[in-house]
Amino acid sequence: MKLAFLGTSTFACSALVALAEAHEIRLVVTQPDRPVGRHAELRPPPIKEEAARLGLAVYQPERINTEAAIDRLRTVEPDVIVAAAYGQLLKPSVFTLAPNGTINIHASLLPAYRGAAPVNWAIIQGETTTGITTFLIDAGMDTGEMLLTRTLEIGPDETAGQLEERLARLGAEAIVDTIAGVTNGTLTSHPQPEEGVSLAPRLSREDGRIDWSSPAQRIHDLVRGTSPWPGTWTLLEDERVKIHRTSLTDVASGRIPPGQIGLRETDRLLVGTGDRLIEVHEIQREGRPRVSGADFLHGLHGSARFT
RNA sequence: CGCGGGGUGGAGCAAUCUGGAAGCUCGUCGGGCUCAUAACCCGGAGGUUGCCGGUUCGAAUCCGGCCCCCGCAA
Repeated sequence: MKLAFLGTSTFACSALVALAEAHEIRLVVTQPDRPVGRHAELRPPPIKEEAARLGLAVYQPERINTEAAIDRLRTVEPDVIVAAAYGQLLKPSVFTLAPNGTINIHASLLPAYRGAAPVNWAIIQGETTTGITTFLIDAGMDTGEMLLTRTLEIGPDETAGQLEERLARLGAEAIVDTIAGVTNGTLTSHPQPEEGVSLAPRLSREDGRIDWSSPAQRIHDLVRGTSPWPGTWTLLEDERVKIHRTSLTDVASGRIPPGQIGLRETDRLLVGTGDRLIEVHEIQREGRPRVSGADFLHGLHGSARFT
């Protein structure tokens, strides 16, 4: 099949590689290079570099829904368009352009977690199962008819970054199978269930603020679900401190109030929550590299309570 | 030139504003206590305070330049 691929982040890379083996990818569409980092250096999206390795043509329109961009897509005469973590909503004139439509690889079991950050939100909400859904893009946000689903167990300490990596590989398999199924007629689409809809909007840094009065499990899920980005943070006096990695304990907080650091003599950074103590393994103060819980305690002089 | 914090014995930090004998919590080495110990007590080793230059009787501290790390914003 001749196809066009729309994608931007690393999540889409596995799929691009897998598709390139089985099909003729005539054009890779990705976001323009963006200024990133402390000095705002221009950086190409991961998909652009992957496409370069594969020797594929790359197109980086500022907006995909313009006539110029649509013309460019049309000239490659794709049989089907595949989209994965592209970053722009498609107008009908784009997703109906190819005879077989536009298939999206979404990292959740639709209709749950529609939106930009399904992997993060699944973990934050404490899910133990998630998966991949391929579906035909329509005018809504991840609302199109479903083609194929694959499920995956979420590990109890797994981070969003780790889970996304596994989902990317699963997504690559799923999209290859989906296209095969659509091509030979063994796979047909069906509407999403009306029950079980939920949204997974893009995360902001504010979403990473820790509420120490929550149960330890919820805090742990937030830390995992926002790792590596945007991460969680809390206040120590007026200083912003990032919490990178935690684990649960079965010790009740008891007299230790939420956010309070307890049991310092053990060299473990144990913090009170709404129910049990939570252990912090990696933590980072403003302007400093991340350190272990023990090292953090060694350098701690004044206050010993997070808020 | 987007805003800002930081580089101090092996680790994490203090002292920097208000120049004047480099400190704390650990680690490490030796000794002691103990049935024993990751606990406790005593003692020791280990630093050209990121690099270069300047000011000064004297610089971790003040001034200038360079290198590296990080937070925010995007």
